[in-house]
Amino acid sequence: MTAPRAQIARAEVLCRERGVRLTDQRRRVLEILCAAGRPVGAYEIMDAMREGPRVVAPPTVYRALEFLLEQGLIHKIESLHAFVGCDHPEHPHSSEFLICLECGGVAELKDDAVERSLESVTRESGFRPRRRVVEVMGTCAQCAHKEECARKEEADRSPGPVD
Amino acid sequence: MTAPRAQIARAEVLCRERGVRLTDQRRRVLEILCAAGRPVGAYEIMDAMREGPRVVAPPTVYRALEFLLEQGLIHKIESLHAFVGCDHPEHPHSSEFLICLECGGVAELKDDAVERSLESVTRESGFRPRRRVVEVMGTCAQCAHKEECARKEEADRSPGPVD
DNA sequence: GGACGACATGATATCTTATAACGTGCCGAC
DNA sequence: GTCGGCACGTTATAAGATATCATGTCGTCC
Repeated sequence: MTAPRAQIARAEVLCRERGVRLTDQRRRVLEILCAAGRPVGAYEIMDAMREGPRVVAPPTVYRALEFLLEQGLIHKIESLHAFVGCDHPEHPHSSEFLICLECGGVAELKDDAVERSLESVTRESGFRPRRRVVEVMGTCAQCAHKEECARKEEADRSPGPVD
Repeated sequence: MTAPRAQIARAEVLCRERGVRLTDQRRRVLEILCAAGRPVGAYEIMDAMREGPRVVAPPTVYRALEFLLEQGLIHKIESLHAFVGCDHPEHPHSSEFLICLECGGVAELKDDAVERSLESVTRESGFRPRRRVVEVMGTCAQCAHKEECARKEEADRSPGPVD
């Protein structure tokens, strides 16, 4: 993951280059997402914004999100109805996400093999792809490790038939 | 796509084999999905069920959907908040979907290359996958063809600089 | 500098999707 | 016959997203 600061700074530069405006509201939403470092729902973002100077309504948040999505500065995780800051917004792309069901963490992948195979299988069927959603739910390495340890401890305390 | 009839029949057999109950409500939901042959939202299903003998409330529909999902008889299309009948429910699986933004149609893929590459990239990072969501939005072959034709006609009527 | 237009935001209402919580009825096992 | 598990009914509400119209802000062109 990238440092939140750096992410905002890059966004500033990109927007200037592209001639689009990273307004206060939009920057605020991006900051919240980057600071969280995990998927955050639109209404949670809204709540976080209430902490700031003024109260905002859903459309405000969704408009900011729409802008950030268009600019490739954030991604939407469809299966969670939530959003995350993009790790490498420099070039437009779709990404693959690994979503941990235990800790709620999300890792953004960029894997050529996956993308190539998806590309080829879609084209084969005459399909013209525009946007890809690739989300794998499961258990991340950290949480898998923790589980492992817990199970081992359990076994040590009461040795016997396992599972 | 498989004939709706056949899909229901297979579901009957599978449920019997597995010792689970394909009740009237559940069969009805499955029928509606299979007959539609396209993604259908939960509330649309509910409306369709109102045509039948009795009125149903959202929880009823969602419970039936949950059961059918567990049994692998249907899939959820996350990016559409909608459900489709599964083309080959015999063996449990995740699938890839091609979603046409023009006609709303959905094709279910089962591509080894995509699955293998996803599998390997997730395992590499120590991630233990449980469920995959792979959805490609774009234009299907049919709609792409139609568009092509329309554009050609346009060009014929008013020949000049294109786009 | 004032009028205009484009874009961004504010505010209210509403729609869509999904689930919580609790009650009732059916049916098989013991 | 009663007990327990499962499916379904019912009501309410949470959570996510958008439509609509009003207001504000800012640069540009005259």
